[in-house]
Amino acid sequence: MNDRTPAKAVTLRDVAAHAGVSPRTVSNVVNGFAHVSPAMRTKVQASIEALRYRPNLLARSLRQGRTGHILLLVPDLTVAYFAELAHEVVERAGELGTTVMVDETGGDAGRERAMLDDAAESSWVDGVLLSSLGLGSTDLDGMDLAGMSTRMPVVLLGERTASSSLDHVGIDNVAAAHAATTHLIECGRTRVVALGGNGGPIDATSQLRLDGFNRAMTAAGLPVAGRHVGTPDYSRESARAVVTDLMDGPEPPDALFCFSDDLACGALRALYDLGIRVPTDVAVAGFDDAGVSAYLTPGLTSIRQDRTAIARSALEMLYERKSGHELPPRDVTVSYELVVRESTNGAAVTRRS
Amino acid sequence: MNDRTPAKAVTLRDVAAHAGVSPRTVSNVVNGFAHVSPAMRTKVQASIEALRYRPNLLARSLRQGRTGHILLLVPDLTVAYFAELAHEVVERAGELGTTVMVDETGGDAGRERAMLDDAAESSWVDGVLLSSLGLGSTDLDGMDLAGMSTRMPVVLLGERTASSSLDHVGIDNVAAAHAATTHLIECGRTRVVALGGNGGPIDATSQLRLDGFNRAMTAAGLPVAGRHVGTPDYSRESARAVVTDLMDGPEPPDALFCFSDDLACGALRALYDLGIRVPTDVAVAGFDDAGVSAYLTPGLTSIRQDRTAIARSALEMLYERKSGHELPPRDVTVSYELVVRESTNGAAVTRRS
DNA sequence: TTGAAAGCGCTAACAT
DNA sequence: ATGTTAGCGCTTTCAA
Repeated sequence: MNDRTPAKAVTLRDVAAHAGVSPRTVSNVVNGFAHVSPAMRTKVQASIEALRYRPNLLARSLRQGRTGHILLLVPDLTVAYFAELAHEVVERAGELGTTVMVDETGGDAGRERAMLDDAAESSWVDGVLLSSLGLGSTDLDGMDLAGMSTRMPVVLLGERTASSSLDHVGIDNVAAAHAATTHLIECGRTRVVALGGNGGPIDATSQLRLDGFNRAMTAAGLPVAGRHVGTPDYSRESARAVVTDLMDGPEPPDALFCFSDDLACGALRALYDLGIRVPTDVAVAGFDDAGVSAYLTPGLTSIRQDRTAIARSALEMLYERKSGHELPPRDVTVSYELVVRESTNGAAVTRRS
Repeated sequence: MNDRTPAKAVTLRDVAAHAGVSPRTVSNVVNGFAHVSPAMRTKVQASIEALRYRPNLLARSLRQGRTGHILLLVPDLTVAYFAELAHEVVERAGELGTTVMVDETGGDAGRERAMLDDAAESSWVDGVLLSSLGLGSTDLDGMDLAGMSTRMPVVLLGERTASSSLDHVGIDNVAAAHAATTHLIECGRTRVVALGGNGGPIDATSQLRLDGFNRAMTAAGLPVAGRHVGTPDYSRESARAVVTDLMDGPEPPDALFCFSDDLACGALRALYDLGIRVPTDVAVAGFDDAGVSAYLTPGLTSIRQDRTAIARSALEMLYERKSGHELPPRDVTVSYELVVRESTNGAAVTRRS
């Protein structure tokens, strides 16, 4: 009655009292159930408006056991690919009335595992989407994933980890890398070098891309020995440093296939600083087709994954698993596309010569 | 007792029963309260481990009225600045044990308002961080913000909207734009053009940056009339198109001050395609210092906001307001820095000549 | 220091 | 078609 009542929330019972009906009826109206007489419905609606009632979603979730939230785990949002993936997930989830909690793993397998474990028990989310670079099959084996995934739906985004018992969606990394490499070879390059994946135990994604690279090279009768150079991480800076060294070496490459656009970006910068022309002297291809890649100079040839399909499929799988309990782990493969720009075909640079 | 019991969650009562104590005692142990005898504590701990008990955070939040979640609203995660801001917020929040829900507004004032309204009632989050371009002072006036902000703490990130009754944290956009413009002028440029802000009702941030630009130009005795060119949006593509036209016009600029790095990136690309040298013919400065900007060719001069401080202050203000109810709206100003690279000083390009 | 019991606000059996 | 009621799992007065 007092306008300055200290912010006591209006509850469903208050509405029921105001309308002179039972909580049950109010609930029915709020949730749009059938079997409510029009008269009742309007009366209750009026009370809802009058009291400015808003259902407490926390309470509803506690009762129903589902929250309408999912957790997205990515290594690092400052990496364009993951930001763009997050964007896509947020958009698709929004269409489904689901909101997305985002957390960063730093790409560290231990942290990924810990955060997954945590999420599995957390009751905050209906499921988890994990985009992982670092989590190789070895790590997955070590986890009690079977037990976890029965309680909490988990979908792996991006990398294919054969041994996993989790759902997975991504592109065929081997084929995509094969396509990019073949493109470089068809541009007349012979001393192609693959760039990416940390020097030590290589992550699953890099391994697959390296496989594709090796196959394409071998198929073309080119040697693969010493044709892969690791980077300490996936940063632009590491690529820049590595490429600077590489071009100073005994047998400098005439093409670079980078396992991400960030790496390619660092490579382009290194070549620019060395006064090496792209693609005239060295052709460069990347992976992921970050938004900025078309605007680099020269524009970067890259592999574009169908991120929309990744996000959409992942969410579908999540909610399917939430219902049908005992599905076997599924693998969804979405399409990719080789986007050719100046960094490999020379169109933009011939303009200058 | 049966290993295949269908995933019934272990509750606090189960632990209590197992340990032969009351729920109260278990709760005390879980929450690390004092006044629990060591013997009791170890006994309860043992039961917790034995049953692999995990507290239901949903129930806890329902009871306590706080969730440990915040909502971050940004226009678009594919824009590097917002992704990097989100990264910073997620990191800082993580240090506080808070998780971040992310949603995208598309920069649309209507959507921003709707999502704020929604969040204010939602009980899912302890507060909202809103990073807004589109929400000008006009829109804020139209909202019932006073009423909202008493229920739900809201902190505005990035732009200063004078009329707002909400907390705000950001840099001094006028001073920063002034600094960037002055830098261009000191590089000997006279036909400087400011680029950004949609053509119609300009957003608050762009307006402030434009003010700083105008002041610097005027202070240097340079004309400001016709020296601002709007872009349809903040995309690289719009800048590219606008700059292409601009350079074809009657009095082409010899410097561009872009209101974001994305715009600058599009501008650089347009100049590259036109065969115009940067910075020899045209100097370019951006705003936000996106991670990629140092790797563009030439490297982009830009204004770097202290994003860490923005995130940290915003979270502090949020939780202060959650406790002390009746604080007046506060304005926190964090530092910025002009990062000079080749796009304005020519260092990298002289290498080529 | 620990126990008993009352809710937080909602939904869904069960009853009418 | 609507009312009654028992919880979801937790915290937290109030007692002891």
